[in-house]
Amino acid sequence: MANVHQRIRSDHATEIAEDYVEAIADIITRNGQCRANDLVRLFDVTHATVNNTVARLVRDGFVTTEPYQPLDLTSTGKTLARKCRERHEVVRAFLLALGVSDATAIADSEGIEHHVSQETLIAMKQVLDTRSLPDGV
Amino acid sequence: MANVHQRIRSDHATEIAEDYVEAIADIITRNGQCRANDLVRLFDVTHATVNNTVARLVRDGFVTTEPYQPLDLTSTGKTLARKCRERHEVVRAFLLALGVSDATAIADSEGIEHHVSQETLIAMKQVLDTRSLPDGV
DNA sequence: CCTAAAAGTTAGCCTCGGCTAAACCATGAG
DNA sequence: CTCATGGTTTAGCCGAGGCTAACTTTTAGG
Repeated sequence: MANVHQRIRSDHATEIAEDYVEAIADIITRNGQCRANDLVRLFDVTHATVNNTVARLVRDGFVTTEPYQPLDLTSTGKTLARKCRERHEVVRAFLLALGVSDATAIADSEGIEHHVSQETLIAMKQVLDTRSLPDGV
Repeated sequence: MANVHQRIRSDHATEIAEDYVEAIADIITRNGQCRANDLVRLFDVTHATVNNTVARLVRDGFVTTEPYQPLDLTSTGKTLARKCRERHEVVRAFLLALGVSDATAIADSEGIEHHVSQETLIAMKQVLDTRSLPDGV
């Protein structure tokens, strides 16, 4: 009864790590490299905040940095990014299939993705694979 | 592009407020009253933590307390509790309809509920109303 | 080649949501 | 009536994730 709540609370730090790692991977894909400033713009926080967070990511083995150089993901970081990106995609596609607007699908998936278990993810994928919900509903 | 992320971050405090308010309402319904100790047991945190959090809830106008007395919800608190409970229920029922296990539906809905917009909630309700997903899938 | 602007870093502060430890109140049993 | 016990409160600590302000490094223009 209690552990459910514990999990939710401790997950918060992980969520931000996931958001950053996912973003870094995306930006590298798009631009060839990712600089701290790109994250500043994306998340709309200050340089100092990005620095703090990136320092934690380095500490936790997801990212490598060198002074005044672009950020890089470790292989652990890349794996996490891939997992997050896929999960994020599934959730967004699922919400769209549910029939909500693009904007809502984007906004909600951003928050929901971190709380979707493997089992739920598979269930969502199944729905996406076997039928389009929107006209079926 | 940026505001999406802003929202996610500032929501964290709200999530905990919502969890507490929802829990307090549930406990009052079940036991006739809610004491700090009930929350200690439910969330598996210390008295001190419950005290801190409840102090914020009082500050924010959701709860009233008197020394050594049970907690009470303000009308704002009751309204919020009702909204949260309903949303939580819809999400859990929806996940069950998706075909995941009871345990997963309980665990995931706990995390997901805070990130479901009104639009998505309505879409979920529509699915629940118009058909049972499980055998339809 | 030098300097202004942009990018990055550092120091110091805040709140939130946790914790431990210690004190305080209330009550039921002896 | 006293006192053990359990509920409650208070004080003081921590890490995460924000901030501002001041500084340094890099880079691009003239």
